[in-house]
Formats: sequence, C-alpha cells, structure tokens
Amino acid sequence: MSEVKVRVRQQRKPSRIAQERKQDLIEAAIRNIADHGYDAVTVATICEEAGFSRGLIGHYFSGKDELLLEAVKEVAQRLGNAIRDAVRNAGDDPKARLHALIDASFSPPGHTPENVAVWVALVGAARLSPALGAIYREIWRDYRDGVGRLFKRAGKLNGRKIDADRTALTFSQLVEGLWVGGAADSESIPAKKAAACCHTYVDQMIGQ
Amino acid sequence: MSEVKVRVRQQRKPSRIAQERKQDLIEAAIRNIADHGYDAVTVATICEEAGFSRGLIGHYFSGKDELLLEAVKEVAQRLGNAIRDAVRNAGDDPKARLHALIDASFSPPGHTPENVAVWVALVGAARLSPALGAIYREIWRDYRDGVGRLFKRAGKLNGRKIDADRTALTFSQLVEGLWVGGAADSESIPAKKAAACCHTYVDQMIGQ
Amino acid sequence: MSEVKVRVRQQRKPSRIAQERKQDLIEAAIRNIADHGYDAVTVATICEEAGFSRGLIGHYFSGKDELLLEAVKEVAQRLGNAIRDAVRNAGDDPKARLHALIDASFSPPGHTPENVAVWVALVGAARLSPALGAIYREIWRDYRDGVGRLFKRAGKLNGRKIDADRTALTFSQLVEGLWVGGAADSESIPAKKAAACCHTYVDQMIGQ
Amino acid sequence: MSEVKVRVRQQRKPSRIAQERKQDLIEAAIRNIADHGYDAVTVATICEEAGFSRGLIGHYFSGKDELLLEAVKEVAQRLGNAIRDAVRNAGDDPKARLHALIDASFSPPGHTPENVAVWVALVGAARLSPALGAIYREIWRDYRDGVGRLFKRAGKLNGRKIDADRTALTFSQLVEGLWVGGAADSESIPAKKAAACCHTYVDQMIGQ
DNA sequence: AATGAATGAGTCTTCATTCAT
DNA sequence: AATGAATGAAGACTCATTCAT
Repeated sequence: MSEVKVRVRQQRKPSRIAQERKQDLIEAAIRNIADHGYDAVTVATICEEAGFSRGLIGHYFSGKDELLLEAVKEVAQRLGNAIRDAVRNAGDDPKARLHALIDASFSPPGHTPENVAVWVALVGAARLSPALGAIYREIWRDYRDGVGRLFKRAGKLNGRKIDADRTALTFSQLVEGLWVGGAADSESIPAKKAAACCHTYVDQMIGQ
Repeated sequence: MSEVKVRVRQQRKPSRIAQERKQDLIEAAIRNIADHGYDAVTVATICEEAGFSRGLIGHYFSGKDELLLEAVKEVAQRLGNAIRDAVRNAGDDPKARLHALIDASFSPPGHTPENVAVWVALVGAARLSPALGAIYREIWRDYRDGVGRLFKRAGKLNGRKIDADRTALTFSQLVEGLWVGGAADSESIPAKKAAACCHTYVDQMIGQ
Repeated sequence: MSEVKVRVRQQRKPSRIAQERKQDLIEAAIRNIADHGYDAVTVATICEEAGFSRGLIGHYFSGKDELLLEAVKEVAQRLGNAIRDAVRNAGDDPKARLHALIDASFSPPGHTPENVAVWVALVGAARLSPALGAIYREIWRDYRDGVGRLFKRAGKLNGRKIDADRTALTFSQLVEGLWVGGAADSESIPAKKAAACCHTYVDQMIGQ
Repeated sequence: MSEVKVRVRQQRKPSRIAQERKQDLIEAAIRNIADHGYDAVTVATICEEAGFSRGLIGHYFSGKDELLLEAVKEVAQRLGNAIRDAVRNAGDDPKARLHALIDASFSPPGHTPENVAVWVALVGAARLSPALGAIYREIWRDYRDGVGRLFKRAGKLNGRKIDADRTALTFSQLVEGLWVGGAADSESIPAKKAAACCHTYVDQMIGQ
C-alpha cells in the first residue's frame, strides 16, 4: 500500500512545549469527535478535556476548523501507518500481505473504536467539506491502489486471471462497508466477523 | 360557581391541506439534509425552501427533531419500497431477484443522489442518536435478512453449499460501502461501477 | 360591605349562544390562571380546555388581554357576591356580620382554591397593569369600607371606642395576608386556621 | 496511539471580576423584576441595564432561571438580614424587639420599594415554582418562628397568657398582607400606616 | 359561527472568536 | 504562554394574532 501523505504543517520554530500543547489539543479533539460526532464537537468541550482555557485554541490553530482538520489528519495517519506497518511485516507474499492488511484493518492499533468513530464521523463531512473530502478520498484511493497491486501480484502467482481493479474496489468498499456498519451496529457486525468476511472474500478471489 | 363544561371536540383526521403541508416540509427537509448534511440543516432553510414562515413547523411537528426524523423515515421507506418492488417484479428465481435487487440498489427511484445523500448523512448520526440508530439498523438488518434468504435459495438451486449468512453480510456491507464510498467519491465509484461490483460478486458466489 | 361593581360589557344584541361561548371561554381562562399563573396562561391552552379552536377568541374578545380581564372581573364578582350574600344573611348584628364575613372569606363558594389562586395570581399583576390594579384596589377598598362600617357599629354597641378605620385596615390586610400566605403555603396556613385567626382578632377588638 | 494525558486544571476560586459581574447581573435582575414583574423580565433587558451583551449570562449562570433565582435569594437575604440586625440592636426586651422588627419590616434598608416589589412579584410564582416556593415558605416560616418566640417571652414578662403561635401567625400574615396591599395600593396603605397597624396590634396583644 | 392555516415578532440559548491582562 | 471576560451572530422555539374558507 502506498504511503499515506499527510502534511504536517511545519511551524517556523515550534518550541517543544508548543508542540506538546498542539498535540494535547488534537488528542482531545479526536476523543471529542469520537464521542459526540464531528458536528457536535465544541471548542469548549475540547479545551475542557485537554485541560486548557477556551482562548488557547487561537494560539495554536487558526480556529476550530483547523484543529478539527488536524485531528482528522492525525487519525488518517494512524490508520495508514498501522496498516502499512502490518503489511510490511507480513513478508513479501501478496496473499500473506492481503490477510495481514485485513487483520490490521480490523484490529488495533489501527482499528480502535476511537479511530473508527472518527473515520465514520467523517463520512458525512466528506461530501460537504472540500478539505475533509480530499483527505477522505485520498486515503481510500491509496488503499485501493495498494490492494490492487497486491491482487495483481497474487493473481499472477496463482496463474489465475483476475480483474485486479474491480476486485480491489470491491474489497475496499467491503472494508468500508464493514467499518461503517460495524460503527452503527457493532452487535450485528463485530470486528471479528468483519475480518472473517474479508478473509473469506480474499480466499475466494485468489484461492487459499 | 357554574358547572365546568368541557366540550369534547370531535377528533378529525388531518385535513388534506395539513397532510400536504407536512409532506411539503418533509420534502424540503430531505433536500436540505442532502444538501447541507444532517447537522447543518436549519429550520429557517427548510421553511424558506418550502416557502413558508419558520413558525409553521410548530403546527405540524413537535419541532425540528421530529421533522428530521420523519424525513429520514420517509427516505428509508422509499429505499425499502423501491428495492422490495424491484425484487418482487423480478419473478421467483433467486438469482434474478438478487440481480434485480442490485440494480434497484444502485439506480432510481431508490438510489437517487438525494436518497443516498440522506442515507449517508445518517451514518454518523446512527452512532449517536438512538432513534436514528434504530431506523438505520433495522433497515440494514432487513436488507441482510432478505438477501440471506435469496442466497440460501440460490445455493440450493445450484447444488452448491453456501454460507448464506456470511455471504449476505458480506454482500450487504459491500453495498453499504459502495453507497458510502460513492457518496464521498462519486468520481471513483460511479453507480454503474458499483452495481457491476455487486453483480460480479453474486455471480462469483452462486454462479452465473 | 358595599357592592362590588363589575361592569358586564353590554353586547349590542348578545345572542344566547354567543353569551354561552363567552362564558365558556371565561371559565376556561379562570381555570388556566389558577392552574398556571396569570403570566403563563396561553390562548392555546384556554381554547383547548374550552373545546374551541384558537381563532375563536377573536370573535368574542378583542384579544387575550380582554379575555383575561373579564376572567378576573368574574372572579372578583364571585368573591364579592359570596361575601356580600353571607353578610346579608347574618342578620343585622354587626358582630355576627363580621364573623359571617370571615367565614365567607375563607370557605366556599367565595373562597375556593380556584378563586384564591386567581386572586393571588393577580397580586403581582396589580402593580403593573393599570386595568388589573384598578380592579384589585377597588375590591379591597370596598372590603375595607364595609368592614369599617361594621367595626364602627360594633364599637358603638359595645360602648367601646374603636379606631374603626385602622382596625378595618388591619383586619383587611390580615385577611389578604392569610389568603396570600395560604395560597403559597397551604400546609402552614390552612383555611380553618386562617379563619380562626380572624375570628380571634375580631373578638379581641370588639369583645365576644 | 499515544497516551491519554488529562491535565488536571487547578480549580481557582472565582476571580474578583467574576464576582463583580455576577453581582452586577443580579442587581440588574432585581431591578427588572421590581420594574416589570417576575414573568416579564427578559434576559435582554437585564443585560442591557447591566451594560453587557446577552451572551454574558451564559458565563456566569446556567441561564435565565438560575439568575432570577439568585436575584430572589439575594432579596430574601437582604430582607432577612435587615430585620435580624434591627432586632438584635433593639436590646433584649421582647417588646422592644417586636417593635424594632416592625420598623425594620416597613422601612429601609429591608423594606425598600425594590425589595417589596420583588417579594410581591414572588407571591404568584411561589405557588407554581418549587424552588421559589421553597424560598418563600422558608422565609415566612422563619419569620413566624422568630416572632413566635418574642411573643412567648413577652407574654411571660407581662404575666399574660398568650397563644404565641396563633398570635405570631396573625402578626406575620398581617405583615404580609400589608406588604402585598402596600405594593398594590401604596396610596391607601403607605408604609407608615402599615407599621402603625402592626405596632397597634402588638400593643393590643401584649400591652404597651 | 367556527376553524385552523399561516405569520412574524420576541425570547432564550449556544458557541466560536476576540482581546486585554 | 495562558487565561477568561466579553461579544455577537445564529438558531430553535413559543405564541398571540390574522384571515380565508
């Protein structure tokens, strides 16, 4: 899977403590998005949870929107990193990589309730905010690209012809659907069952 | 003191005009949810679009929440009806029914930009609002149940053993993922391609 | 006690049914003032309780204010009538009349929870509304005048000198205080105890 | 994911300016209740009079209700303190204390037009709001208790038997009636005359 | 005579942001 | 660097009134 590109805004001379404060605020923002939804988050709640006064946000971010954007980027990076790491550690076999990718997609540290909650909260926003939409689309396009390359290689190894693009799209949207569905109905769609669906699908596509 | 006379007013069924107004407001609400997102909808916008003053909502609904809930229910019903109708009209063959279900899931009148937008706007809310969550989960559980029955029958016809429940879950979440992804990135996931992914998946599961 | 003057607005040709409707609305208004307080009364509640639609008020009254004013006048009249009748029926002895007046001031049909509630609800309004204030002051001035005449006659009979005006003022404000206090704290000041205080006061002033 | 750091902000006692603002708003609320009545008070008027924007109330109170409650408590406290102080300064003689209590009940700083107006505005609300009713009843019960003790001691000194409880109730409701009546009809019941009624009553009960 | 559809003004509340200290 | 005081805009809700039918 390709790299998740998340530009970390380069402060001119970000002091040690300033960076910590920014990070504190971002963490609090992430928790708040997960807990209350993207639109219900308030600056007051974030600051209270981070242990600062309301006015502080203005020192580190241009405003609420920027903070929330940074929070979303942070989550995107965590998801991307976790999955990328898992894939790398799975060796070179494309099948093994696909199954590792699935496991990483449905278990910590990438797939935590918090991360998924933020990500799903983003679904609605992606349609409406250009900035968030761009992040959202980029992540999934990268995901599909990475998966597509793996399916292509797996197909070649197996000697089977496979429409890698279509399979990758199907696979990625299956993952997205399981994330979203699991977030809304975790009883019907627990993470284990979700992962199992994906493993089965991959096996059916490229053989066990 | 004179007697307390309490006239019992005969309860009349809602007048024709009342029904029309409620529907007008619901339509406007649906458009607004689709356009601005579930949380960004305002009473003012809805009423302006419907061509009425703000106060009117109080006559027909207990408030904004009830109106929005009705709007969501309406969309859920439209989606459900469209798909149910298509399946019924597809004859009795489970394969044909599955493919009809797919087409209905990705083309009008069930799958319109408006309906999908509302539905996707609901994704975030489902986690946070008990009422909306219940609607959301019910719709998808029904969907999975229906699909599961079709896969079960299709498997028997083909003489293939099939894990109908798992397949149904995979299928339904594939559909959900394609809806959500299509709403956020219609360029990468146009409805036609989405439907094609589903048709292919069904063919792979139960044969063409 | 002098007559309570409450002008009943003379409609030109008040049809039988129109009068009934007005009375229905006034009754409902009285109940609403008693139940929810003078300021919390709404046209909607009154009409609902009277069994009519909201718009009807405009046919019989110039608006909410007039209706409420009529309701207050009605209660004032009931209070006045009940007390005046009781006094008249007590014979000619001023002592007897005073004690009858007390009983009438703290028992039905004049002193009902509803009447007292309306009257007490009026206390705050009397300071602020010229129209209501006028009614309020007139009632109490009449009350004091009537009581004053009785004390004067009672004093002469007993051969005691009595400052009838001051005693009447003291007595009337004792009654008012007991009404108000009883309305706010009926546990501490039940009607029976209130009446007993007044009886005792009169006995102390003019002998038993 | 990094550790969740929750800074515990040290709770500081309200700053001087915060205390001042709260007091400013409470004063403005008191004036507004006195001027327009408890129910006609608006947040806008209060803030305008205090010289601040509307939003400020949210910083210092949970909302309008809390502010008004605080205002009422403040007035109750002023009334209670003024009367208590006067009684204390009157020496130990119960008669002297009773007369001092009367003077304090009908002259500043306890009995100001503003304080009485607020108190009378409260009469109607006491029946309808549990919180306000509790304050109202408590004040008067305390008042009656204090007066009752004085009457008891005064009776013993004089060697007269006196029903202290009944006398205290009569006295307290006389005071309440004179307050209420004076607020509604200050022409008929000026404060001086009201106080005179009370002095006379006390003299009649326990001798001069 | 009566209804109820519709309005629009008025009010409270929330909240992101600004700014003096 | 950090606070929290203060603002002002925006939004939802209530409700008396008007009016066509």
